[in-house]
Amino acid sequence: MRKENSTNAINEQFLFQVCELNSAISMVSGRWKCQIVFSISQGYNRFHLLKRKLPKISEQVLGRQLKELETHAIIVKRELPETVPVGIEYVLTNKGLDLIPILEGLCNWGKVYTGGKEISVRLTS
Amino acid sequence: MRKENSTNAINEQFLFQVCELNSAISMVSGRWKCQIVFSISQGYNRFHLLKRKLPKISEQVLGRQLKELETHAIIVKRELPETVPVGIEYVLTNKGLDLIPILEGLCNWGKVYTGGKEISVRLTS
DNA sequence: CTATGGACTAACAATTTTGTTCGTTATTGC
DNA sequence: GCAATAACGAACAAAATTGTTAGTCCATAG
Repeated sequence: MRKENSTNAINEQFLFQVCELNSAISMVSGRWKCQIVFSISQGYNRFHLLKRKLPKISEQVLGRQLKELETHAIIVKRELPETVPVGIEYVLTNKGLDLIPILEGLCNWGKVYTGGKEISVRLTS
Repeated sequence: MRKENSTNAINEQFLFQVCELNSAISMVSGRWKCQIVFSISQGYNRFHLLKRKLPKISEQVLGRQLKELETHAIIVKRELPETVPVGIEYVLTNKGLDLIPILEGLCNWGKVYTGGKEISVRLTS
């Protein structure tokens, strides 16, 4: 799926070395990822709950996104005891928890500049 | 280039309505975008300066990314007076300036969790 | 015994993003 | 006159992401 030596992959690596910002961005960009993290933090922490919250996502895509978030150590799976069959819960790691305020900041930024059509520049002279 | 009625495009719109977070993310994700914004804020505010700072980017790709940042009103072009031929400078709008601290936060988050392999979860019980 | 809910995975196709090739305008340096 | 620098645009190709189809396993409800 990933070509190790494509220009694209090389450029990605290059950017990762320029600044951690770029690796951070790459972990949170993706169609559903941020929204999933946010939803988990709001208590929609199980597969079926997420499915209900985001009706347009397909189960397959949801599963994939969850797995990616797991490999980036933003969430972890946890088996719920006393459930038959074993229920599974998604929990934010510290890494994931620390991401929340940043996402809130981004969200706010988005709200302030909705539409984003008005251009304003602070004058320096 | 964009299919208006693809599932992908529809899902994108859906997410935009769920939360501004998603539109915010879509404005900053993209191979070079964040790094360009950051570099402009550091004073690499002209086409050739950016090219030199990010040697791996091609001129065409750079041009495209700059245009996208412009349509999102994160930067604006400005003609430098007293230059022949007209020199062009890129300036962060207020929207762009307000983005910087958020990007710094993300960058920091990236630095704290480098590698991102250690999984730690705060215990609630 | 069939249907339903929960939690997925693999393989493939559609769409989107990223990079490449070629070309433009205009000016200064040699 | 010829090359180089600055600042791009269009069209096309390669690669990556996103969505779809099909199917798994287990357990409880009816």
